[in-house]
Amino acid sequence: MTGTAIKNWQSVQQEVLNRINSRVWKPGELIPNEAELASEFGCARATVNRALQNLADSGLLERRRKAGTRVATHPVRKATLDIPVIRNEITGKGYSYRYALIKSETIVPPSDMVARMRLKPNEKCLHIIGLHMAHGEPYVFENRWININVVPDVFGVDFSEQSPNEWLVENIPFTSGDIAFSALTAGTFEAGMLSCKLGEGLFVIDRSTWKHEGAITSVRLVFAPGYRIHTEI
Amino acid sequence: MTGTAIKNWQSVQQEVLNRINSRVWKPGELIPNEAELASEFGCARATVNRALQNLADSGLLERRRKAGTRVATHPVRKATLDIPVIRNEITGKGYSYRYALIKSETIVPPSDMVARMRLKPNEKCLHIIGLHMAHGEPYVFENRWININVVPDVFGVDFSEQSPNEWLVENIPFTSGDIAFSALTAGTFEAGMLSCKLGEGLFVIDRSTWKHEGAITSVRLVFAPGYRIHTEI
DNA sequence: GAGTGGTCTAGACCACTAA
DNA sequence: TAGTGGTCTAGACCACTCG
Repeated sequence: MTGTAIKNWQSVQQEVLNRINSRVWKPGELIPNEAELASEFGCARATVNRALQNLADSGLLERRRKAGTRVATHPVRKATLDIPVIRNEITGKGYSYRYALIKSETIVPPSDMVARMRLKPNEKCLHIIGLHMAHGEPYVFENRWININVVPDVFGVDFSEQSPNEWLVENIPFTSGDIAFSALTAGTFEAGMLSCKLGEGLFVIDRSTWKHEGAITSVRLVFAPGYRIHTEI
Repeated sequence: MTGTAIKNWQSVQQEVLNRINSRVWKPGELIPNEAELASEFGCARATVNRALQNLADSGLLERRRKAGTRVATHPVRKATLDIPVIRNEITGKGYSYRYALIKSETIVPPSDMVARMRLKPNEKCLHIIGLHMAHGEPYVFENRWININVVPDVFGVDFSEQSPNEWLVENIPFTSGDIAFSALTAGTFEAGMLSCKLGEGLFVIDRSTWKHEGAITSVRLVFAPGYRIHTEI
């Protein structure tokens, strides 16, 4: 006997996981269809469906109508990262938070940024550079461009009080966005901002957000040495 | 009138998104309960539930029993990253793939690795260093420790033919794992492996996988300069 | 205690797609 | 064309938690 009753979708999922891990169902193999599993487990098909769909979302199963459900051979694992507001990320670690505005200007962005934000030629943007500090130490520096046509309200905001990161999150909802993680070699500018050595490897996040085809903002976050993002899989 | 009929959970989700983005429902605000929305949209409560649950998973709504559903004030955005097998990542970009085994030895790991994998003192591990190449160029180098007590089968494998990355994914299912992203400054070893300049900033992934409290493997992947991970949010 | 979301059920129909 | 997963429904009960 199984020992524990199978009555909810979590236990169905657990039982399916067990069969995958113990090789009862091998990679690439077809597993019984939802109706059969439902009758075996003594639950409704919808319950089995919920469990299998969840596992398919995590990449462990591959499902196709008519073809059935298979155990994935090369499971493409999915890692989910939380992207918090920087203030919360810092205070959440138990450090004090401080933000310093370094520069604020309204200028025409460099060509790579014009391309990325799909701006018109010679269209000006608000360019803001700021530094987030944890416990008085530089934590991450923020190099941001804001599309003033999409977000005209920015001119009424005092970004020496509140970082653009927070103001945008609270006030400008976005419909889509993209994010990239990479590494960068510290030049004189980065080293000066983060008070680290020249040539040090730094972690970088590039993020752009959009509101119905119009770029709201594009930002580069360069983190102080030692920063890491961690998650479970 | 809404124009489009609301009959399935996707359209319910879209309509809710619209109301959030257009500030009909403001951040922090309580939205109507599932039963009310169901009757407004003319669908079953389960359909509304599916839509709202999905939005709560993405961090846009906060739901609590009895307290109801609120629009998140500081939405903790979630980014989902695919972690493919390295061969597939490279061939998926249209490059040819090649793997070279650099070193394979059975030794006692350094103390930080003993701690991370929760090994017994003086317990030996299989230590494998290899290089994955794309289009003949170094792409990422893999520094891996494998727990031979949990995975005794590794001794029957020829890791000059198949990278441990692939072999483990195909043969050793894991029950949990963790992954971390960071940056590193290239030392002589890294620069030599990846044929890049000394002191260059490199992207790093550290990953460990577990099988019921026993560490299977712990690996550090150091990527060649220019590598980036990208995803939508 | 009462109101809310979380889930299960049994049945139904639909959408996709392999054969 | 037939078999599979995807989804909707109406109703029910439960679990949690706020007041």
